Amino acid sequence: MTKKNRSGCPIASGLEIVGDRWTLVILRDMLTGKSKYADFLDSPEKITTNILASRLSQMEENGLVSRREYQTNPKRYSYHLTPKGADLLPLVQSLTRWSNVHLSHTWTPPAYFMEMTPQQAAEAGAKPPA
Amino acid sequence: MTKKNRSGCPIASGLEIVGDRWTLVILRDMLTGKSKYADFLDSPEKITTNILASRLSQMEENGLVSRREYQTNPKRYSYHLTPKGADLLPLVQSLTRWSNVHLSHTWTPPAYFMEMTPQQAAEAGAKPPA
DNA sequence: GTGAGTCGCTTGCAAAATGCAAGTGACTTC
DNA sequence: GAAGTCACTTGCATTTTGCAAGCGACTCAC
Repeated sequence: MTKKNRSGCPIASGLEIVGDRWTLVILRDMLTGKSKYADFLDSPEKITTNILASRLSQMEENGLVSRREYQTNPKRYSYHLTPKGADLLPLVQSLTRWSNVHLSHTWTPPAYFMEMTPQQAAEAGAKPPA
Repeated sequence: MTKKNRSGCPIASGLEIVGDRWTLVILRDMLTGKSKYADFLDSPEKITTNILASRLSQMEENGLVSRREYQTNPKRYSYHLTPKGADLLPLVQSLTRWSNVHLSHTWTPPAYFMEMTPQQAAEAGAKPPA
């Protein structure tokens, strides 16, 4: 996330938002229904707390997620995909398909995940935490 | 490219290969017919020489590109997409589509680019430099 | 009602990646 | 033979990442 707007190229510009090691794995978690801080920490990739916090705030800045206070006292927030964030689903599905073909030892996700539409993902993301 | 294989998740694993700011822009250039070192340096994003060199060798390690000596004395190499690399085309197209919808000031690529297939890309990548 | 535990972060610091500029070797061209 | 070009490499400053510990605001057990 260093130098911004190197060019008007959609690939270079898009990578400024999703071109790092963590953003899309958090997005994956949201696509599969996770919404709270502890949920994201639980994932097998073991993201550290500082990176998670900084990625979540960047994602919010970039309009991919919205934060909702789901309890006061103490204040707790849950994170949900915006339509802009949910629209990254096809990208995530492309990456998944590529990895499943070309990288050994990657697990294939459930069919519902590969067949989901961004609309469905946005609706799931808009739901209050279970 | 720090810690490898955080999990068997296809998304996390795929990001270890393409989850950085430069790999996909070099790939984009190859998809549009570039193959030589100087060609890549020419792109509007102005990648620096050290990063380009390190990305190209990583991409070779990861099997996305192959290097071909196109002249001896002095030895010069051109870089070409392998089928594995060309198969990233749908991912690049997804990212392009997303950026065009959600990021202002991104230019839309020519139609042929969005309609290309990985097979066509691999053939173009396999061609000797023009 | 106090001491341990949980949750969602923040802080400090070391290690790695990135960016910039300059340099280098093997030529080609004037 | 001096000046360029091409494909890198090297050195060093800056930025990002990763790890571990800390911290405030609670809840819950006893």
